[in-house]
Amino acid sequence: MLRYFGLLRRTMEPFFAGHGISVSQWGMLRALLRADHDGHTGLRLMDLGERLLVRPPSVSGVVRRLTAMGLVKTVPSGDDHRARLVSLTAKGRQLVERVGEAHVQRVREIYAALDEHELAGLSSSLSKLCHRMEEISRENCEKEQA
Amino acid sequence: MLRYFGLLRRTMEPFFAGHGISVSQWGMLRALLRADHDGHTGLRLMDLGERLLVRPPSVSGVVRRLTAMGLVKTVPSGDDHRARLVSLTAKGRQLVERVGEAHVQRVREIYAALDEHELAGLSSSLSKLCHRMEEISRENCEKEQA
DNA sequence: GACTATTAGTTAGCACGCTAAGCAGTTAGA
DNA sequence: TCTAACTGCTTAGCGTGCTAACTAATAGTC
Repeated sequence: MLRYFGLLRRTMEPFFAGHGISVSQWGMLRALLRADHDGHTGLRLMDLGERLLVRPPSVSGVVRRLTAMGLVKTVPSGDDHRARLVSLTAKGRQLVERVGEAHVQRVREIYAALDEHELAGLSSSLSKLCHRMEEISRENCEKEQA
Repeated sequence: MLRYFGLLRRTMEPFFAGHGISVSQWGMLRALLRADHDGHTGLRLMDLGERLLVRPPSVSGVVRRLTAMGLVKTVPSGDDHRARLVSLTAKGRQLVERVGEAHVQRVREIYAALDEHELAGLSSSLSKLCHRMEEISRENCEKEQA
């Protein structure tokens, strides 16, 4: 079971590396593209962290590297002087759209191993497991507080 | 889909942290316990790497930390003067057996979210996907060589 | 026997995740 | 109003993964 875990990483990483980015960087770029499509002018680091299920320091690091690559820019938020809004640069948008197409194709290629019924079952099972794990995490949090 | 990925980590890590070890360390201890049951006197770092799907430098690091914790010991291999054989100390064996019981229970707790049929489907689907990903990795390797 | 190739492992250096601790800026309560 | 609590983010430091480059031992080849 855990084998799937490692294999997925080892399949994805070289793919994104071919485009010059890492899996985490891809995740962030995609989140920013979506936010843009939803009409947001930018996302705060906290928002990014929530969407990517990642803690603030990790977000900072990825943003810093993407900024250095010129794929992303940050501007101070007008509302809250603590916050910074992250958004795609033209270069970043171009890259994420290009990689996105290849990625969709790659995902299709992998999931071609399953028929529709299996795919539906997998999706349902994973979502149930996610749900269960969230419950357990919550229980443990409460225990710790007690 | 990828959500499952992160959630699994975030559920497992605190669990093992409660026993003072990390997920990788657990993986290595378990591999060593299994090897012991199979009658091996110890595993070379390369063997461990293959079983855990991890590259040599990462193995070295985990072994170093486990050694520092007194859970594992290494002796030079008689056959090959380059190699080192890793095995559990008494303390390590005791810990892995204790954690193992709790771990089995925890896994059961999570997979209780699925019925038998779903579980079988999940297992089959994941193994098909693993197979597919291995194929793709192999194809890419061959492409690179060309 | 000597010369190369392969193999086991290490070290250096990076990306990415985390926690803990600290700094601003913001909000809320006395 | 003024202090206290919270929030957004950064820094420091660690564990784990990787690649690349290196050492040392083994194996193969002439």
